[in-house]
Amino acid sequence: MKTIEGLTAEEERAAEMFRALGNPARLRIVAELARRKVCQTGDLVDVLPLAQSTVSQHLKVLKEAGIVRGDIDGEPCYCLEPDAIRFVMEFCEAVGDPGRCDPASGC
Amino acid sequence: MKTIEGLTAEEERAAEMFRALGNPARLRIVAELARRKVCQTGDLVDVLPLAQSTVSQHLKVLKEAGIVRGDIDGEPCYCLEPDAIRFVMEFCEAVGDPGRCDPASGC
DNA sequence: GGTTTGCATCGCAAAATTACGATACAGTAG
DNA sequence: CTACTGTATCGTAATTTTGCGATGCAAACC
Repeated sequence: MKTIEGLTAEEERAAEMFRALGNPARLRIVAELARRKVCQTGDLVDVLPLAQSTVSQHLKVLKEAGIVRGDIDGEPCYCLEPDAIRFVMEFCEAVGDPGRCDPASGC
Repeated sequence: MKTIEGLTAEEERAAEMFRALGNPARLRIVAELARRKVCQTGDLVDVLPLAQSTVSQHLKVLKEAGIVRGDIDGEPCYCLEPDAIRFVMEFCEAVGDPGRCDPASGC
């Protein structure tokens, strides 16, 4: 993928998070974590029709994107990163209300 | 990509939109459309370091994901689909407040 | 000690994405 | 009619993602 210059740091972070969420298996993991608050890899493997290694990799992607937090208190258990969803929502809000604070539009 | 059964329709739609937004070039397009409200393909080609055919393809992806609306009044011009961002935000809200109405958590 | 359990990582094959130039195609200008 | 302009689409190469089995690795258990 070609690098796009001129992206703000927020846009870059948002793109990474969107990409992580843009996979059905990973979105399912996030939904499951939202319901259960906390769970181990094995719980997710039970729910998903995927091999254990694949689920583990998806968790890694989610962790790297800052969407999921792993290894709480040394235990290999996962939960949602609370800031993550908030960041996405705030980003969407900023985009969804374009020009709300744009001087050119009279703010 | 393996199909994940058991995804709700909303989750499936959200995943498609997230995937579309999870590309720096496309996110840049969305940001640009948010600023300009409306623009033609050529305007976006000028802004992005990509070939015209590539930009056109990205626009197609965004259109298919329901994020962008094209060809207004027969004119080849694009604008954001207003419902799209709202849908993403509502989805995030539902996930981000997990168990807010979960009996187990005392609601 | 050895064994089992739960998870991460490695290595690889298949599939999908990304980007590009070439080309098609409609509308406008000459 | 011809030429040009702006986009979309096609075909293709390079890259990335996805998914799996095999393997590594640490902790718990015998």
